[in-house]
Amino acid sequence: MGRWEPNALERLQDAAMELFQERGYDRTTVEEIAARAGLTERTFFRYFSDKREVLFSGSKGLEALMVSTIADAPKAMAPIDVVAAALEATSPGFEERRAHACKRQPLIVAHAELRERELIKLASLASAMAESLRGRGVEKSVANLVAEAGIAVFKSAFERWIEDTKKHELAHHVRVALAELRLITAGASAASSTPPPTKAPRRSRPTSR
Amino acid sequence: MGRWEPNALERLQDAAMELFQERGYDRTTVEEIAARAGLTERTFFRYFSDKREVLFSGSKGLEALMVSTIADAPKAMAPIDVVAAALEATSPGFEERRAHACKRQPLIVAHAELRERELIKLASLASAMAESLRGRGVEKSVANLVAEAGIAVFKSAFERWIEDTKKHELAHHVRVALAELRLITAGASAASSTPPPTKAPRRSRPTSR
DNA sequence: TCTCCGATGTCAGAAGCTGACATGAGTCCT
DNA sequence: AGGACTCATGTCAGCTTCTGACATCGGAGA
Repeated sequence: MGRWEPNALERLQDAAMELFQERGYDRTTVEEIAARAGLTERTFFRYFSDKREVLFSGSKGLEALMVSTIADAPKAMAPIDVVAAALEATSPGFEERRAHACKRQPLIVAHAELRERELIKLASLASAMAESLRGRGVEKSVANLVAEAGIAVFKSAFERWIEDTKKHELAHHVRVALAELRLITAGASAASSTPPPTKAPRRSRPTSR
Repeated sequence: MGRWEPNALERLQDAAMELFQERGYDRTTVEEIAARAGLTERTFFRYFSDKREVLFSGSKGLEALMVSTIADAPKAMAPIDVVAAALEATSPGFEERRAHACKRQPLIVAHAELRERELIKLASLASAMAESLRGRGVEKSVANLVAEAGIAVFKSAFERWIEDTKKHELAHHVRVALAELRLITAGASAASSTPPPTKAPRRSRPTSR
C-alpha cells in the first residue's frame, strides 16, 4: 500500500470538475480543488502547470493519435484527406466521453481564459499535424495551411457535434464540414498564382435577405 | 493645460514595448511599465484589462475595418472572396506599421501567454467576420467556416509577410495563400455531402480529454 | 538494517489583479 | 466669485495564482 492515495492526478481533475460545476470556474480557487482531492495547492501545481490546465491535460493523447494517423496514412492520399482521416480518427475517443465533453464545453465557452487555452491547444494540434505532414513530403507552407484548414473544419464539426440532438458521431460532422469547406472554396480563380484582388467571381449566390 | 500629461494610454504602450525589448516580457512587471510612463500600476489596469492586453489594443480597429469591408462588398461577391477582400483591406494599415509588427511578433511567438491572447483575438475577428457575413444572408455554419478559413489564410499570409525580405505587401501574401488553399481543397470528393467514412487507420486509443 | 528515492507538505514571497475610497485640477452653473 | 460636480489618477488593503527552497517520511532496493 502506497504512502498516499493513488491517482492524485485524476482526483484533482474530478475535484476541479465538481467545483467548477458547483461554483463556476473563477469562484473556485486552486486551494479548494486541492483540498477536495485531499492534497495541497502546491501539489496541484506539480501536476498542472496552471489552473486552466486541469481541464486540458487530455490534449496530448489527442495530438499523438492524430500525428500517428497522419504518419500511417496511405502514401497516395491527398494532404487534405489525410488530415480529414486524422480528425475522424478522434471520433471514437470523443464518443466515449460525450457526457464529459458536454459538461466541459459550456465552461470553456463562458470563460475567456479557458477559450484562450483551448485555442492554443488547437494551434498546437495544427503544428503537430503540419509537422507530420511534412514528414510525408508535403511542402511547409502547404502543410501549415492544410493543418489550419483542418482545425477550422474540426472546430465547426465539434460545435455541431456538441449541439447535435440526433447524436451523430463526430466523424460524421467532420465529413459534413469538410464538404462544406470544399463547396466554399470551389468555383473561383485558383489558376493564376496572384489573381487580381477584386475579381468577384459569381458562384454561390448570397441568399436574399 | 491638463492636470496630467496627455496620452497616458500611448505612454503605457510605448513604455511596455521598450521594457519588453530591454528585459523581455516576463522579466518586466506592470509596476515598472507604469513607472516608466509616469503612472501607477493601478492606472495601468484601468487602461488594460491585463498585462498582455497592452500589446493587443489595436485589434479593435482591425476588426472594425474588416467588418465594414465585408458589409460594403458587392452583393454578388462569393463569401470567400468577401473575406479575402476584408483581409486585403488591412494591408495598408500593416504596411505602415511594419517596423512595429516586426518587433512585436517575436515577443508573441516566444511567450505562450501572448500567443494565447493573439489566438483569441483572431478568433474574435473570425466571429465578427462571420456575423457580418450573416448580415449579407450567408447561412450560419457556412459563415463560421468561411471566416475560420479566412483566418487560416490570414495566419499563413501574415507569417510570410513578416519574413518576406522582398517586402511584398500583405495583400499579396493573402492572395497567394488563398490560391494555395483553393488548390488544397480542390480535386477530391466534394460531390456527395456525406461521403461514407473513409477507412480511418485503426489506431484509436481512447484517450482522456 | 541502512540508504536513497520520490511524492507530498510547509513556508515565504513575488507578481497579477480588484474593490473601496481619497485627491484635486478643470469645468460648469448660478 | 463661489460652490458643486467630474473624472483621471493615486493610495491602500487584500486575494489569487504561481514559484523556489527545503522538510518529511514510507517504501524499494542494497
